Amino acid sequence: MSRFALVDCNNFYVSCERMFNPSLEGRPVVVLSNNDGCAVARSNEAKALGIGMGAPVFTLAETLRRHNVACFSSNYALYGDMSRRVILTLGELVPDLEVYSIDESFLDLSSFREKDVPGLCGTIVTTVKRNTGIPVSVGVGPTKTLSKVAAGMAKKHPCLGGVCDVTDERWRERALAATPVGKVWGVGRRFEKFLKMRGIDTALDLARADRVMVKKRMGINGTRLLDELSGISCYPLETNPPAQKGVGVSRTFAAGIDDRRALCEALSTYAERAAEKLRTEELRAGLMEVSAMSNRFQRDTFYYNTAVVRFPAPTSDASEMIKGALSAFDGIYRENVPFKKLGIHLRELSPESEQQLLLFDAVDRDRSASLMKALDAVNTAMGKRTLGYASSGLSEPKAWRTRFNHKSPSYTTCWDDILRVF
DNA sequence: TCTGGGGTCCTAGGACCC
DNA sequence: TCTGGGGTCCTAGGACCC
Repeated sequence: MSRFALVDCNNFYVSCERMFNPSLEGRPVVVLSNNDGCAVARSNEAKALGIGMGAPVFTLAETLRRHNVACFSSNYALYGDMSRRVILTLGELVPDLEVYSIDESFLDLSSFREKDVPGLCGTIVTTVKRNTGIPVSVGVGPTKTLSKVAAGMAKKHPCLGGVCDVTDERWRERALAATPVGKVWGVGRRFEKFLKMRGIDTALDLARADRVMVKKRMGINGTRLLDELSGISCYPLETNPPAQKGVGVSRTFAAGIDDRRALCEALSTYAERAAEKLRTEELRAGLMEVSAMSNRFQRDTFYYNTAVVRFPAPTSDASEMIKGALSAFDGIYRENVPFKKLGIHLRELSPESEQQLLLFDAVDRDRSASLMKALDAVNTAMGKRTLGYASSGLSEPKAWRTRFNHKSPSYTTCWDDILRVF
């Protein structure tokens, strides 16, 4: 029988902040989204105050002040590096690993003897904590979905020591009965509402629900979900993740912007960034979609539009991307609309190695490739945006700049920010 | 005043073809 | 008077994940 483990970092972003700032232990801590807009990670103390996932900061002002909650802007450099360290540690402990997200990895434990599993899981918890400072929960079960349920149990009940195994039928039933249906992997807000209306409140109810009804409303993933909850594995471990399908860069502005020049600067910056992402993945894009919207919370005046550009040949050249983005934006820009968010999405990605040559190409591909190589080399060696395009704006400060008013130092990725011990 | 970003997959419906 | 069926491809929208 298959056996999976899910290793889930506890309150990951908060744990990263605490690792370099131990005075945060025991204090309520939240980490905010871009623009310091929403709470996207909360310490247990913050959760206990009723601060919900994704809660807008302006609705929390009173709670944050009254309970002296520590707030941090997202520090992606720090979290990305800490995630890498956790994954490295896991890789030393188990052979088969699927990195599922920045703070979760699935492990295939099928090759381990049953009696060795508890010891291994305990070792994972202590080793990751010792090597990285990050506390993790480990859930074990015969399917990925059940290992997620188990990890939820491990997190909720500290008495379990961070590990919960639901391989055994009786434990599985208890865990499923204690898991609200909305917490099940694959059940989002809509499906939760639908299921609850039919009296399906827990994961156990769902496991026993009518298959036809679930198939009809939730599609093929619904029946897979029922199988997974019953111990029939539908999702194997993906050790070699499939190629990425798209690349996106989008940002919300702190306030609405109608100045065309500023908007073009922002869009140009996103195009540069998107092209850079492509190049690090050694990919090229055949198509770009530019999107622009006003404040989506003002429904009566809401404006949203997209425009698509097809490149003559797949490309990752920044200047081609910028030109494409700005010309597409021409078609969707509206005067006097306060734009709140612009974005660029690249699709139809293909590996650099599979490049098709055009018979009549307006772009000198060799020249472009060496220019991008030089650009990336400078920015890697000397810091992001040391070298960039004038169309992305030269003057500071920029009205469209994302707000990060509470950012901690990049302790592990920036020499100037390295922790000093006196 | 203030409410993120980056992804994936599935499905239904229309266009088109034979 | 009377007007099929099946397959493929594409896209938009909706659902989900962290």
